[in-house]
Amino acid sequence: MADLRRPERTFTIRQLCNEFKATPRALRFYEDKGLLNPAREGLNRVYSHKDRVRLQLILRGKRVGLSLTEIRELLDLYDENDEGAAQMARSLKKFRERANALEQQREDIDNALIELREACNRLEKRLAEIRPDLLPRAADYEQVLRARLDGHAEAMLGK
Amino acid sequence: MADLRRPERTFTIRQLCNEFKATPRALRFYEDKGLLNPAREGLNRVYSHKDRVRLQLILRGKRVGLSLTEIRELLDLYDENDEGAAQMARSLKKFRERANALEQQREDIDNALIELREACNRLEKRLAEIRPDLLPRAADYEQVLRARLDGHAEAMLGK
DNA sequence: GTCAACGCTTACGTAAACGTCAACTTTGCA
DNA sequence: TGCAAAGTTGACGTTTACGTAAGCGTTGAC
Repeated sequence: MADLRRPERTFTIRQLCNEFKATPRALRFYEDKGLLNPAREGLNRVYSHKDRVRLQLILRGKRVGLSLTEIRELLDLYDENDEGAAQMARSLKKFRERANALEQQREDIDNALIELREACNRLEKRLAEIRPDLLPRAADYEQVLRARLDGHAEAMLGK
Repeated sequence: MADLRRPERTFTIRQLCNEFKATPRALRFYEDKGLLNPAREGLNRVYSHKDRVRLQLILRGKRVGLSLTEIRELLDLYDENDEGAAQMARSLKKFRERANALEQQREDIDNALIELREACNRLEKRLAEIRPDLLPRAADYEQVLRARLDGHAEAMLGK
């Protein structure tokens, strides 16, 4: 039995899907878009170790909000040149741009949150005057809290 | 000449567009989707004072990231009942939900930013070792900064 | 008289990232 | 051998919020 980590090891589409929680359709889609290029064994796709790495990069790119097109451009850079330096510089640039965009998004979200909280306050105030019984209270929030079983429930409660 | 603020005052589609920086297409679209219902004078749309308020609410909803469908539901609530209390409660609930969603999004963004910064650091480190001349430096950022002529350039620079 | 500005309706186009069939082939195994 | 599981290739559907004509009517200015 070969070492699972030996570079010669290959993967089926579903193995990668299970490992990275993707769907076959997605992998084929990435291939369609030129982000992946697995070998074939007859018709079947055979993913190499390098393909697996590429997939990881794709998913990482997605997590930080790059479009598939952008990801493809980055991947292409790594391929074209024989081990990158200029490419790394370009990746770095791209990443910094994305970071800036994300910071902008955060600002937008913060503004929206401010507006929302103002609206909430106004509504709460008027409801308290007119129909205090209708005010959604802590009990209503337990659902929300239970829905996210992770650790920041306390943080949400304000300490 | 009538007082511009008199409630009887009406607006043409372009007046509202100019005031709120929307396009006629957008207002017609909102109408199509049941968010607006301006009167007609022949074929032409005539927006009342109330329509203007509705439009304001629509745009506010959009700013905080509600979908047109959600906005419509909220607007409908205000219409159905004879001046709301239950509706206010429901709006409040919706707003709070949206606030929670936005906070979640902020977290996602923060995570992406962490991942991005790690990647940037790795790249910078390796580039510094291998080809320090390719390291994008402050000069490259002036473009970015110039691209946003507003006031937080200093904030971006770190104080 | 005629051109520009504004308005109207109808309807197709767009972008992103797949989901969801349909219809087939291949492979393993009991 | 006979069926189910997993693979394949198209190709159309989905969602959101409009953009972008195309083709036509109305009104005011020159």
